[in-house]
Amino acid sequence: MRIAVVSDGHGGGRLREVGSSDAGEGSLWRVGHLSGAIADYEEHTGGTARWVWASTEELYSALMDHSLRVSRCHDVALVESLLLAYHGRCGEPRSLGAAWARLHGREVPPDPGQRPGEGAEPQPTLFEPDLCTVPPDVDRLTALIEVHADQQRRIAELPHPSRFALLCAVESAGALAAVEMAHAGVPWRADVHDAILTEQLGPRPTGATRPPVLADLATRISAEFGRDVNPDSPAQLVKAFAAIGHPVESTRSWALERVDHPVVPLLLRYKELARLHAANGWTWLEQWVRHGRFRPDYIVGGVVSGRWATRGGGALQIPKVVRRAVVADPDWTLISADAGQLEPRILAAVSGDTALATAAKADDLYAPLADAFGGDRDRAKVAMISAMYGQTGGDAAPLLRTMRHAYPRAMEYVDDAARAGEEGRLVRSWLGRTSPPPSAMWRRIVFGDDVAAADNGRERPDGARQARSRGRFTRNFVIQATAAEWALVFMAAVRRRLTGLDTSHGVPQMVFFQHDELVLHVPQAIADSAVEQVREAAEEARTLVFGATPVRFPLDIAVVECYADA
DNA sequence: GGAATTCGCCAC
DNA sequence: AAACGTGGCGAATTCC
Repeated sequence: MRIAVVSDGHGGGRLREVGSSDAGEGSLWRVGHLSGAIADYEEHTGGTARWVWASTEELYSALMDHSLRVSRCHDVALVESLLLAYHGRCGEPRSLGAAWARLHGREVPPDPGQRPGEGAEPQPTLFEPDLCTVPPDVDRLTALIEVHADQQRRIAELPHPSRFALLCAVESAGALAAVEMAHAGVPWRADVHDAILTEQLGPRPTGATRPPVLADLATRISAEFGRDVNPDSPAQLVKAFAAIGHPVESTRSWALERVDHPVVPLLLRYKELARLHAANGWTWLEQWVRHGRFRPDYIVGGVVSGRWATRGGGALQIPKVVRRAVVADPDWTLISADAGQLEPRILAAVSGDTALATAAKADDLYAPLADAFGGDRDRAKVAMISAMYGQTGGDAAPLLRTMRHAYPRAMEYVDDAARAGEEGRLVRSWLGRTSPPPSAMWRRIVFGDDVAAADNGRERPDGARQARSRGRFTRNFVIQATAAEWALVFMAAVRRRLTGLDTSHGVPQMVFFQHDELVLHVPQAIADSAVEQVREAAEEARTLVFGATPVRFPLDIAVVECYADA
């Protein structure tokens, strides 16, 4: 059962059943309290309804404030984005209004928040922006139902409609989870975080001065150089190193490590601490942690590969040192579930390479792989990563030859993807997420004649180099994007299974999602059953995505009080 | 003086 | 040991 829903912006809204087997549409309901109506219906149907709406981020966030939870949805904007990308139109406007305009041959409005383009008037600030961009003379519910029907039709026409439908379902489920996780927040002990900062940097300075430890290091660094140097400035550092007779090509840590001079350890320490202070220092703490929770703002499908991005807060780059501040509430526990060696396992599954699939039955995939590399597990790992990322330099070449010999079909799979990229073609994940096409500039550089290529840019762009670079991108895309969708299916399965758990000690929640890792915050009393559900969810994801593959996707699961111990 | 770019490090 | 994919983000620097 699918029900299209639009909000009236004042807590109420309109709903209509769509696509029921009776043919034709159900009756229209007009409700004063949308969240109440949806909650009633969820309960009445046992969570089998799928809510069709313009944008989960917009509508579900508002509904979450009334502590509503829905099981399933169809996010028109996210699905539109997937469909556009499938047909090589990645990045075109995807809002309900844009999809409706395309359907009716009208002028397509840009997505809200997107740059309106040069010369356009800045957005008036007197009114709330119309996030769905349906023209005022068009009924939004009607537009929603039309676009949804059109999307269903477009999905049905694809070569693998059920795979793509699964992708749409889990992308939408991800959107629900992202809103719920932002609502729940990661349990965060500001006092512990502050203690870490004080321990590392010294007492918090007042005003904009450097913390004591950084200030001291900066002074000693300048003393070593024999002149005033701002260690935050790469340009000043390069000059300073040249002046003391140790020229460096850059000030990256690995380049400095090769310089034998007493200033180097000071500088490396400074860089490490300065990073902590700038990225996850007291300013971050004040800005992002409230009432014991860190609430990241996820962007579902924000990365071309289908991984999530975040808006501010750097939730996907929380450094190891500050994870000590992530602590479960009293009588609660954190469950971290990490899909180990996910990408090589994905390669084994999608390529159908029987030798690699056999290796992927092991808990440590690289252990059986090592046999092909004279028992050297490290070399096997480098070889696999080189195959998936397209590394050719260093000592990758002989390793890749061995890979081609031992796992020909797997190598063929990534090599095909790389060739497609080099030729400017699109590549797709297992469920149908599609790479963006190469830019017009890329086409000019790679396919255009030399005069045109030499035309733009002071340095002559090298067509072959650009082509190889895109080949590396598409080579990796087919793996990373499929890994991302396995993780989404897994997350959607966990999310659904959590609702079946005992809530008498409190409601278990997903609180963090990072590419191939999921963190739950659950009452200690139900930790064991939660772990069991997580394991079954991974098994469910494997079957849903790949059917009867022999490849295993083992989880590293840690039940911990503190995230740093995971 | 604000916007865009560069550099460098963090995560996976 | 270092050039191999996806990103976010902050400070310095450069552009306009």
